[in-house]
Amino acid sequence: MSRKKVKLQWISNDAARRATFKKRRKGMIKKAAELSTLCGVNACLIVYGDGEQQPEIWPSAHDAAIVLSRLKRLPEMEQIKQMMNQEGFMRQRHAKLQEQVRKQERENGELETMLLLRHGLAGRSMHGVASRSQLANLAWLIERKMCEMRRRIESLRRSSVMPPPEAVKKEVAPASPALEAKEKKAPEAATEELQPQEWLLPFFEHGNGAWLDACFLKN
Amino acid sequence: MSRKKVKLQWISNDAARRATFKKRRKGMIKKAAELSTLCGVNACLIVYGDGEQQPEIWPSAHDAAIVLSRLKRLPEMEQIKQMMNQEGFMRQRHAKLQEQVRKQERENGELETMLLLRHGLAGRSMHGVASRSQLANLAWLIERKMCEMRRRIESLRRSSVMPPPEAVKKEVAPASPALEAKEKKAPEAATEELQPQEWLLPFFEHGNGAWLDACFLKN
DNA sequence: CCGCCTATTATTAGGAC
DNA sequence: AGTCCTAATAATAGGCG
Repeated sequence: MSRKKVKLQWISNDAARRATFKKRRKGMIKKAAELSTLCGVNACLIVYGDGEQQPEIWPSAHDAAIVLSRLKRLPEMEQIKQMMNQEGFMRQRHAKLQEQVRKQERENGELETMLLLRHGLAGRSMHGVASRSQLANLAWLIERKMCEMRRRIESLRRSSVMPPPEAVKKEVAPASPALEAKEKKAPEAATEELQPQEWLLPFFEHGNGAWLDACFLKN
Repeated sequence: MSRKKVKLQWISNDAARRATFKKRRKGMIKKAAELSTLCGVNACLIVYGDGEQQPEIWPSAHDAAIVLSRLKRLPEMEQIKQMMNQEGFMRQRHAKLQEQVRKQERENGELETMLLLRHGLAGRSMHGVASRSQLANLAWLIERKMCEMRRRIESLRRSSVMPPPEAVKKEVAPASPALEAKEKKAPEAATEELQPQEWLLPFFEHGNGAWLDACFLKN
């Protein structure tokens, strides 16, 4: 600003920093007062001094409190709404993608399982009660395949194009808390459902060979 | 600043004010950022736009909330002290003005009451126990006059020149919490004392005619 | 640390488009 | 209203006492 153009970085020299701080804080407060006067706007400025416990408050602690209460009065009402507006659209889109992903997953799952059964268990009979070791092996193979698929699905999710925040306007009104909650919970639940060991194994415990045939081997 | 030195007052022209506001707010935020960077201090800036519901917040709503919470954390212990530091001088001055006002009020009160009694009750005897209706009427007249006076006093108070915030430095150290509290309470108490119905009527209930003569009719 | 000074940079008012 | 321009004012870094 003066004899030398100053670099915009922390002034390491202690005395110089303190001097600059005092000058500039004074200047800032003057600017704030001018802005407030010239344009008749409400504003407040809080500057913590270098190491000072008490900040300098403009225009006064009292007026600042008024401004701040006004800011705090609409925190949940507007700020959350704002957040919802920004994330709601994304969430909705995410839920839709999730739905597509699950659908595809089911299709792929059926196809892969079918192929796996065809290749891995060709000629072996699934009728009656199969041996536990054979079925455990099958479960592991299926699980492995599904893990691969889940990795691919996650990759697809990550690479899916998200709408930039600027493009998100207030068009999307939140319908009801219950609905929001349901939509919010959906993506997580989708992942939880896909633990193969959890839902596959029971079928191997009770002799579901006929059912497996009906489901996977019909083609 | 530029082609013309601007007067420090509300810009009446709408477009000019908005333009100035935009430029200066931008400048302020830049200054704030510079100050924060150069001196490594914590600060926040909140500026309500002209008519905007949502203020512009620097550095961000979140960071501002942090700064504000820090301000709120030491609420009664330090903030009151701070308020006292900034407003104490003004309060003191206000209390002095208040004292002058009360003194003048007493003088005016005596004078006006005397005139009222001279004009409204000329020739009627105030000795002995006057009729309740006559005294109630007198009380009402006195009350009305004092209401007028209080209005005038309020007007004087409002028009009294307050010292600008810039002139108030940290020269005034708070002496003790008790003393501060007393000085803070004084201005309000002064107004409360001036309810005529409260303190006038008792005199009409117990036959104070002689006292009234002594007080108001001696001239 | 504080105030004062001044060369220099930064901000901005007013206009033009 | 928004952008660019420019003259003019305002802010201030670095010295000095």
